[in-house]
Order: sequence, then structure tokens, then C-alpha cells
Amino acid sequence: MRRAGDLLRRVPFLAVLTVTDRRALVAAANRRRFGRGEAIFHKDERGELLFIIEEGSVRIYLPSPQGADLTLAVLGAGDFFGEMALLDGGPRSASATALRETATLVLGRADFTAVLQSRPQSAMAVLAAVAQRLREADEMAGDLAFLDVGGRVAKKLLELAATHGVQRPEGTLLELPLTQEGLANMVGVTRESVNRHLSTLRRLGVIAREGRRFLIRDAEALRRYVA
Amino acid sequence: MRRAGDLLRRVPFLAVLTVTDRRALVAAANRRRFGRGEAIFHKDERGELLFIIEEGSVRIYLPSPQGADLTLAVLGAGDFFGEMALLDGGPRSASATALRETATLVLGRADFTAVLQSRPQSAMAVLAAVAQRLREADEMAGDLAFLDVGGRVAKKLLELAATHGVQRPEGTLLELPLTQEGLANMVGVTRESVNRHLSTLRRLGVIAREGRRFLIRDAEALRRYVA
DNA sequence: GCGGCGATGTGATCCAGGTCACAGTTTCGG
DNA sequence: CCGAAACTGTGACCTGGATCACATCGCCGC
Repeated sequence: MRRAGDLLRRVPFLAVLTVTDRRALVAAANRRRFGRGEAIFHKDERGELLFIIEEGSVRIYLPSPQGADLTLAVLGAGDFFGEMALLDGGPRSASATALRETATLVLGRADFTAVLQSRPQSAMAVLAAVAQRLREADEMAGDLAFLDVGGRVAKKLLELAATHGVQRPEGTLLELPLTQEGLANMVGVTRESVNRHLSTLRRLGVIAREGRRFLIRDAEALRRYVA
Repeated sequence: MRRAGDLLRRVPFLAVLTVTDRRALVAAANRRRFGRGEAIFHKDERGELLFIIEEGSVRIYLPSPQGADLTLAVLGAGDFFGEMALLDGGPRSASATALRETATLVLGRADFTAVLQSRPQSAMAVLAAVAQRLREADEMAGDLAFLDVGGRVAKKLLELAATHGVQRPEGTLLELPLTQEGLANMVGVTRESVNRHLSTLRRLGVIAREGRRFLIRDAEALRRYVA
């Protein structure tokens, strides 16, 4: 229980609660584990559960009729998801699956709303988080409308560097193991196109491969490549 | 003041307040009018104001470096906008301009947060509204990624029919006067492409022009055209 | 009621990126 | 440690939309 408490302090909308409140919440919540590749929920389903990731990582995506879906986000420990359906009562707006063995804390609608109603600070924190996501969603739409494939790939790499990168003498290494297909799904194009752009970037010495991860050698060049 | 009070009851997050609370808010708020085509704010500016539309209509859009921006929403009386920057403290995530003579009620950050903090119901309503917008933004990204131009145009027409349509014996008339350029900006393509698709749809008898507005004769056919 | 400007309609080209079809290369489970 | 399965790399080809270039058609204002 100790570990869970620590983690919850890093969840924005729970951070503002008192230790006692958080303990109560953890006591009320269920736990669920998901195996690598296991579906957590599907778009258009009804659903009344909010998930907080204790450990692991989860992909949120829009499934497309003809395969090739669009990845909206990859979340990790401390992130929460599934709140949308709770907030506006609609069906799931996207699908979620575990990318690897993942442990979650599950909150029902009643517990969630109770917290929000009784702690204005907590509601404000959720509001900030949702606003942040809206920002990102709008930006994604803009990128899809304005940038060509090369630009989208470059921009996504920079984004991943910011969120999942570790500094190395030779550049920034993306910790997240990522296949070209995965990257393709993030920018809404075919794997082949991504491959060709990565090839040029590699030939230019801008990026390199390190096993299943990417190494960004020249972020500045990538930035120029976006425009 | 009477008219404003009536209107505010239709703003979701203010509807839950008492009449007295609303009166106080109206008293505290400023009013601003904007002329046709006038800019209200620009993306990336700092801004601390929330606008509630009393009368008129406002276009929210992402400007693109090379002209041709992307319209995210067209809002009318009773809608509010500009909340994002207040909620998460970031800069404006999009630009806003008045499409015609428009009157707004302006709320500062302090007033807005005061309401949210003191009225949990009100915070929940804002949460629902923002969640709703996030849903729409994600869907837009999906459409940009999955649908071809024809599908996007058809889908947008159906959307507009739902939000701005009036029933007529011959079909649904879109009240909103809309140029092909305007439609093009909503779906992220060139005016020429929109024109060609509209031409085929018109030849097929699915839609027709009524002055500066669209008449949808066969919604079912449009729906098929999306896929 | 006419002159002009914004909004339409359409043809001609061009090319980024999708599709298909493989070959080579890692990786990982048993 | 080996073999299958998953990833990566590339060529050939085709096509939807962008781009450019006009002609025409309203409306709106003077």
C-alpha cells in the first residue's frame, strides 16, 4: 500500500488531497492488471471506470475501419485515463490497450465525482489536465492538416525526445522501444513512408538506431526538418 | 440586463448558479463588441479572459504559416471560449475572430475561478464541456487521418446539418452562410478540391445551393459518401 | 442599374505518398 | 542456440489532391 500512496501523490488531481483522503481512496479502489497487448477498453463501449497507471504503459488510440489506427497517446506510471466517459457521460471516445504488463488502480464514477465535488482544488487539477489534452489534440489536428509526412515524423521524434528521452553524450536516446509501425501509427501514415524518411534522416546523420530505440544526434536539424 | 440574464441560463456552467449569483456575475463582467472580421485573440498570445457570446458568431481556428488555416469551431450565442488559457495557464492555443457583429460578456480569471471553486456543480459542467470538446478534437484528428477529402466534406456537411440545420420539405437547409473556402478550411483541404466534390454531390442530386446556403436533399446518401 | 470584387466552376499538370511485392535482418520464445 | 515471426529496407507503380491558370457568375454598393 505504501508504494501506491507514493505514486498517487504524483497524480495531479490527487496530489492536492490529504494523506488520509488518499489512503481512503486507495482502500476504496480496485486493482487490475493487464498483460502485454491486452485490451483495456474499446472505443464506443459504455464505461464508467477511471484507470490510474501504477506500473507499465498504455496506448490510447482511435481504431480505423481499415486497420492502421491512430495513436493518440502513450501513457506511463502516474498517468490516468478513461476520465472522458466519466466526465460527460458519453461512450469511450478511444480504445486503450496495455503495451506491456501493466498494473492499474481503478476508480468508479461515484468515487471519482465524490473527490471532485468535495475538493475544488482537485477539480481544478483535472480541468487543467483535460485542457492540456485538448491542447495536444488540437495541435495534432493542426499537424495532420499542415505538415507533410517528413515534418510529422520529425516533430513526433522531437516530442518523444522531450517526454521519453534520456541525455547521452552522443545525443538524446528515446527510452521507449518503438517500431517504425508504431511511429507510423502516431503520425497517421504508412510504415513504408516512415521508413523512407527515417532512412534519409539516418543518412544525414540526424538520427541513429540503437537496437530497438532511436538516438537523436542533431535535434536542431530535426527541428528544421519539421517546417 | 434582463436579456443577459436569460442568456446566461443557457450557458451550461452558469445554469447551475442561483439567479442572484448570475446577476452578481453579470455585474462584475465587462462587455465587448467585435465587428465583422475583427480578431478577438491570436494563438500563442498570453490571455486571461473568458468570453461568452451574447449575440453573433465566432470562428476558432489554427492559423497556418502558409495561409489556409484550419477552423476548429464556429460558435454562436450562449457558447463560451477562451477558457483553455485560464484553465491550464498556457498561452492561447488557437485564434478567434468574429464572423459578424458580435457582442460578448468577458470574465477575468479571478471571477471564473471563484465561480468554479465555490460551486462544484459548475466545475463539473465546465469539465463536461471541455471533455466534449476534447472528444470532438480527437474525432477531427481521426477524420484527418482516416478519411479522404470527399468523406471529410460529406461528414462536415452532416455535422453542420445537425448543428445549424433547419428542416424543410425538400431537405435540411444549413442556416450558416458558408463559402466553399470556408468549408475547405473546416476540412483542411483546398477550395478547388471542395468545389469538385460539391459539384459531384450536386450532380447526384444529394445537395443543392440556395443562395449562399446549402440544402441537403439526401442525408442518407451523404452518409454513405463518408465511408 | 452598372461596375467591380468576391465566390464559383473547371481544365492541365505534377508529385507526395499510398499500395504491392519482396529481400534481408533482428529478436525472442522454447 | 535455432527457427519462426516480427521488423526493416527498397523498388515499381498509381492516384488523389495540390497547384496554377482562367472564365464566369452573382451580389452589393454607389
